[in-house]
Amino acid sequence: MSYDHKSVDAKWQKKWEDAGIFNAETKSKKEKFYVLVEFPFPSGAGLHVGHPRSYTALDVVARKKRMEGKNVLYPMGWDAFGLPAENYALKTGIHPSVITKENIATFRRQLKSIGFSFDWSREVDTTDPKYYRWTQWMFLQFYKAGLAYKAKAEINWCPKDKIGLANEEVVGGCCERCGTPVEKREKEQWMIAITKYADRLLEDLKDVDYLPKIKKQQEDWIGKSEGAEISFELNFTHTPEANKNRGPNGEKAAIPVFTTRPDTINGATFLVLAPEHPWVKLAIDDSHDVLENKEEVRAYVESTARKTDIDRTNDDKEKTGVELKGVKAINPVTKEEIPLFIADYVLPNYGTGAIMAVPEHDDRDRAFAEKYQLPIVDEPFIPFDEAIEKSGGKKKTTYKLRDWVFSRQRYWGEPIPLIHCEKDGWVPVPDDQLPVVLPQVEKYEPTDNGESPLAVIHEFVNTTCPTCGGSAKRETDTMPNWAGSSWYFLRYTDPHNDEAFASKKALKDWMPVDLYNGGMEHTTLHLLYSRFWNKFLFDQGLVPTSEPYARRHSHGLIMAEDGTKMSKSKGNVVNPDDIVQEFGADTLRTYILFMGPFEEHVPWSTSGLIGVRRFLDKIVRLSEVAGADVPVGPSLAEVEKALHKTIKKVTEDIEAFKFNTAVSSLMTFVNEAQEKGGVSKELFDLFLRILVPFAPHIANELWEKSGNEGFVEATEWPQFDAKLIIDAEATISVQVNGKLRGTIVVPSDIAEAELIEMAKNDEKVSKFLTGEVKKTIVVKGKIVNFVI
RNA sequence: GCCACGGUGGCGGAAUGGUAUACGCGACGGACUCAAAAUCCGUUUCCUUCACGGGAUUGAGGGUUCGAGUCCCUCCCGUGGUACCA
Repeated sequence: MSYDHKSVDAKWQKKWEDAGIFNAETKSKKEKFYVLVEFPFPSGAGLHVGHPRSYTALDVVARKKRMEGKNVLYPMGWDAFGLPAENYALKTGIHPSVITKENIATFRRQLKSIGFSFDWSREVDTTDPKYYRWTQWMFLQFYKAGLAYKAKAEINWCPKDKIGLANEEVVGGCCERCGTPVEKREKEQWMIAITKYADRLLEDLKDVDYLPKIKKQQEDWIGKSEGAEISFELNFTHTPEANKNRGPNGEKAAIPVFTTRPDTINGATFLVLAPEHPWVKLAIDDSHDVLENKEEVRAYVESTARKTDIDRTNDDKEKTGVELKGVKAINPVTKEEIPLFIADYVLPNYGTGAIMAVPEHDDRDRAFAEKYQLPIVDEPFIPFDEAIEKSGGKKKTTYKLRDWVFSRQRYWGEPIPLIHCEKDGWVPVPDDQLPVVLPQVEKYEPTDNGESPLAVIHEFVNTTCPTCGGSAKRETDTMPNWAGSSWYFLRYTDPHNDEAFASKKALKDWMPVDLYNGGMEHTTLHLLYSRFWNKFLFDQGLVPTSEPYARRHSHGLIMAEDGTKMSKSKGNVVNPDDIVQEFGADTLRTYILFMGPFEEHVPWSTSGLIGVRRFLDKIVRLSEVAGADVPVGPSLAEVEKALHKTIKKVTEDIEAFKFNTAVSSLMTFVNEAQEKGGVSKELFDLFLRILVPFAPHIANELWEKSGNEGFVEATEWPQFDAKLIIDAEATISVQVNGKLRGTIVVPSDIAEAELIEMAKNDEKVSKFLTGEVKKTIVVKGKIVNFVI
């Protein structure tokens, strides 16, 4: 290795820090540019080699934008609430805040060792009471606007451990800790009405520059569909007297269904209800004994409660269901009596939780009909609107998107700042009493009745009502970890503000985020939640833009060398520390960008990494011959031309997120410069200015060695000279019937007729021109194709 | 099942509908060296041929086009997401 990366890395990292050159300017005439990467959860395992992929790529963008004269904000922080810290506390008894602080220190040290140009003066930490004070305050704005409400929601319940479980803690339908099959249980939870924003979250995707696949996934998740709600009247055949007086006005019992295909109603030969449908519960409990097979129905409902969603949603598994005997439904158009079923392939929380089954036109309905020998009829469609009218239905739009369950019965999260008073109901904690700080607890497990660990801290729970002053109890649920990450990009604009989550001016100066990068796995949760959160604050007049992110990109995973996911259990995790130690930060950075297309999963390769280190060493050797002893002549002119082509390519590739080909074009230039016998100091310095975003340490070191003052970062991003990159000659491939038969080198400005003549006369080509030339296609600068 | 993305040399990959395999890795040969490492020079998709050359080739099969890795259709395989969304 031709340079000592350890001393070079440390030297420039210290110089950058001392000079503070990466700190965003608060007062600046420059145009702003806000670059954001998803902030990490500081896990105990330390930085994973996958983390720097996103950070390096956006570091390149941030560094280039600064050199282009922009006032760049590129911040970093910690999304530090969450289960892993809590589970660690459960195991060791060490308070989550202690371990979180240690983990953050490790992450910070590791990130600094890679030389990212973060503005470290703006670090945020979601678990800092000064931060979550505002998370709580924002929750109260949702509450005051009527968007936060309490409702029953299903949770995973381990009957042995007597605790609620996160989805992640349910493995194969069983409790991760004890292996007991998990049940579903209803619990009152705080919900936030994100569905009220469904239409806007969908519509406003038009105004943002997200990768198409990201938009598509959000659209599918929101899942708007337009159809109709149609009621099917019931006829109780087992207990005909039950047909009377079912409703307050004596109306008959009916089941509303949602369908996107009302036009197929003639073919609806049965109804299917979700086992959780409220009517099913009523029928089981009904005093009239409307069901003939009550016990069978009850047993099926109970078996559904034990099924995981994966089981229910797997189409490869055979469909199951139970007929509701003693009840028939009337098809409102055909007037025919049709049977009713409950089946777990119908879900309770979409549409009305009941469907009209049209086996002729729906594969799932067909499979069910075939199994239970139900009629499959091919009736003619009726026009959409006519079908709705004839059936007495109404048009209805539904969404897949559901309201956001915002409660967790967990310790390591922001306490929900509400107080319950017998007299006044739910009362918000007054602003001047925020934050509601997490109290110290002895044990971190949820209580065995499913309440949060905070529920047993009497000093915390018992308080006074802010309205009436009487005794009252605090809410003990905490927020999900999506809460703090829903607005962190706002805090970065003004992270030390004690008067507001950020000043109006800072928000106006910096928002929206110009470029945001993160993983595809966050597309439907974090990305959608934070868009919603920002839109709500916008409606409250608290933030200046309706959309938080102008442009969104995503990165692929870095896999292990064998192409599988890196995981601690497999022992194939690459630690960035080891790479920085052995090969240097610049090698790690440049290799991560070079290894493959940014958006795709790529396996790690140590030999590929070594190849990149060789490239950097080659630059160092080139620097040793750069200067006076390089003869100014034709070869130097060619090197200059190659450099300007490289400037163009690197500039364009960074904008297009094609970092891998940007690096390869830098390599091509270095190879060519070496082949041509070296470069002048002037050209080498120019080269360092396009190298610096990728390999900032060595670029600065060589810049200094070359006799320059200051940082490379202080120079402007180079412009290529358009005149210099024009080629005098072009290599034209000559085809006969689309098959390559020869190549000719011609002057770039050759006339077409002359070109065709030359192509025809090329000896390799002419022997294939055996017939009459029917057509000649010329693509300027590239192809001549003779069709014979 | 559904949705999204992907499938190109020995490997990672490149390629606005226009010379497929850039760049890197690996391998082979050579120079330097007592030797090795490092470095430098060269070869390296496959088949065929002493060679010149010829033929084939981007998961499979069709199609559109003067021309397809790229666009369209039907499949196969892999990865990720998933709430059977009616």
